[in-house]
Amino acid sequence: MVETSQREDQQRAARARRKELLEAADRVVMRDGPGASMNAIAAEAGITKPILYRHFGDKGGLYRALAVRHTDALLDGLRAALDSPVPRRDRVEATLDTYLVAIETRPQVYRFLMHPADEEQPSEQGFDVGRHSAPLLRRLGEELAEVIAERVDLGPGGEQLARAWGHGIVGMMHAAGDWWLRERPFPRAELVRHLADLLWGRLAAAGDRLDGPGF
Amino acid sequence: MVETSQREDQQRAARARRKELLEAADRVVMRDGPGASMNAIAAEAGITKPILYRHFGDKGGLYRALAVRHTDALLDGLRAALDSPVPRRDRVEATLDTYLVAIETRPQVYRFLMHPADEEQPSEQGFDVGRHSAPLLRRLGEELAEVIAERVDLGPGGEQLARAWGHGIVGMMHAAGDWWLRERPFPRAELVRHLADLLWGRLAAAGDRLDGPGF
DNA sequence: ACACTCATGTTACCGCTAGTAACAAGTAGT
DNA sequence: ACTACTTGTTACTAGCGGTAACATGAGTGT
Repeated sequence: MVETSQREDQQRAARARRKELLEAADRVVMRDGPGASMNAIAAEAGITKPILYRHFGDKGGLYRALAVRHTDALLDGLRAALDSPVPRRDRVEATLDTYLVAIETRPQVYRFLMHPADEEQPSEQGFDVGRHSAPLLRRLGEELAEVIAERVDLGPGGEQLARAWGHGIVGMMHAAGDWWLRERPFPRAELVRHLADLLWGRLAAAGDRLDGPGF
Repeated sequence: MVETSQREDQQRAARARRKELLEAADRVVMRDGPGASMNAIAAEAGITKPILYRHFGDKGGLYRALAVRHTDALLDGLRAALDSPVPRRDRVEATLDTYLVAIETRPQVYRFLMHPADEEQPSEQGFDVGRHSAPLLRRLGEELAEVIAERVDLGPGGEQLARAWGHGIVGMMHAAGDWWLRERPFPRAELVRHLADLLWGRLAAAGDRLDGPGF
């Protein structure tokens, strides 16, 4: 008979319970979307709300715990792609593909991680106002795609390519700007130059480090 | 005495009223953040809730109308930068700069447009769980920045440059993936190739169209 | 055997939100 | 005067996140 302290047993049990609760929450969120209520999650787990709050503090805590799980899983895959022993260009493609496969095969997880505030079911309520108010980033992407398509010669199939680039470039600007705005690590002009450099192909032009396996 | 139909007067008045309401809503949202309540907005406008609902349908409608205003303003500036008669590289930089100036000088507008669901005031409530669960995109950006910094020789100041690139590339992948996932205009492999091409400097390598002013 | 501790679970509530129904009042047209 | 319409109100609903107070049951010290 093994002597296990009561404390250890309890902590183990608590961790197991927490895992069960997270799995129930996951089921509900994947079924009902990110707007799922704490009541619904508690019901799915077969318990009531205060228990959820004891385990996770508040809704944000539960959602963070959920997000960490999925994010860790995705990051593992990406790290593997980033470390695969192939030429640099192939590695870039492998990483992009890993990400895209992930969002393609589990779009609900993707929606939860990326757009945790969206709610669906407009339930046939057509509003006249703001119908054309697609979120800013989409509009920007489409506008830029148009400009690119009309001014740059991209060869056959160039329109779709321009759209991919338009959205991609806007996303780059957005994400880099968001990071820069929070941390302000250097003046604005420097970020402008860095991003323009990136678009201008410095990634391809940069040399490998001598000590690394090469990016 | 000019004969104006009552209908026209009323519509004009309704439009003016709507504009006033939008301005009041704007003040509240810029002051209290995107989580501002309809009650607060109505109070700021000196009226009560049902009037807001008659004008905008629901909260989403009001917020869409607000977003359209700001988005249009930003888009005008960007279009001007995109059309300025300077070399292509300078135009890219001007456009990036215009966007960054906008988010730098009016971060509250930016927050409203980009993160309309965030709420602040954590009010000193420290949660143990998930403290390290920075949203997925930030984690990805930081991870990629690390990989780039450690494997690519970027010269002096390379670490900050790597971070800008890391976040930028992740944002590109995210935005392009988001668009592609909604529209599925071509197979995944094609998007992978397009994005890798973009990172590989095809934007700089592409020739100008013969009929346009050059991108 | 008994009290103590402590985690697990409940019911019943609070304050707040988005959204709505019902009603009052002013104003123009007939 | 009667109708039609807009503007405004008060008073309500249902549901949300979150919490206080209480019940219960298992292991531990005396």
